[in-house]
Amino acid sequence: MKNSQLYKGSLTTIVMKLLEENGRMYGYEITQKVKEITQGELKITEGALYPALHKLEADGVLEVEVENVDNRLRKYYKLTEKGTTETVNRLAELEDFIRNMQTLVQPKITN
Amino acid sequence: MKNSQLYKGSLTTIVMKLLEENGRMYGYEITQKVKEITQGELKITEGALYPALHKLEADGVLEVEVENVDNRLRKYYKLTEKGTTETVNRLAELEDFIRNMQTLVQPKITN
DNA sequence: TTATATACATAAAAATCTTAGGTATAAATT
DNA sequence: AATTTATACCTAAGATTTTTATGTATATAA
Repeated sequence: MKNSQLYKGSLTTIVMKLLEENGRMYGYEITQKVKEITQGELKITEGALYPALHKLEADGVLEVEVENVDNRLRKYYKLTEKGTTETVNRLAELEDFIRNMQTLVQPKITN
Repeated sequence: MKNSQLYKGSLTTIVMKLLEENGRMYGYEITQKVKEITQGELKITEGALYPALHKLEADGVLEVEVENVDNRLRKYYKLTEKGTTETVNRLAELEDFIRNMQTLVQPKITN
């Protein structure tokens, strides 16, 4: 996704958080939601998203419900119980990460 | 580095920022400094760091000065002019990244 | 004397993402 | 009517980055 490589490694955390917040979402919806929230700054590519969703499903983090809407296929994903627990951990890690990065980058306070 | 995969993609940004701040550093020193700043939370592995330093040098972002201290080799790295410019961009990207991640993760404010 | 700390390095494998396609339907535009 | 855009899924080759596992060598601490 996007130009900055800082987002590498954050895709699954983003997906899990969105599902925690919204109950269930389908892939395309996730790409649109992220674009909307970040005002176009972050664009999740489908080539990254779909394999990631499949892996999370295979790992028992997500479960899928296939539906047919307007003659088009939709695969709704939601967190499993395991996934919900994992999400809590992930968000704690994200907070630590952000805190650490801010500490590393923070200009020194001059006295 | 570390367990959390969120740090993937942030290594070069961290290195560049530290060099901007400290003028010049050698590899081992960088690993220790990061450990110190993050209070042991983030450990940069040498298997990731040394290839990254070599790549930054090859890309003209860093230049190296080899010195012999206490009969041990040290390779001091510092930012080139190009590297200094790059660092400014990187730090701006990092700020955007952190801001976006916070927006994504931030619990909705209920009215 | 053995382990730990310092200081560099590489190479195979794993993980993740980009890029570049592909299929198909519905709606909007020309 | 025809073409483009939006919706909705998918994969596969290649690039990049990191992990894991080593390797070398000196100095210091236990």
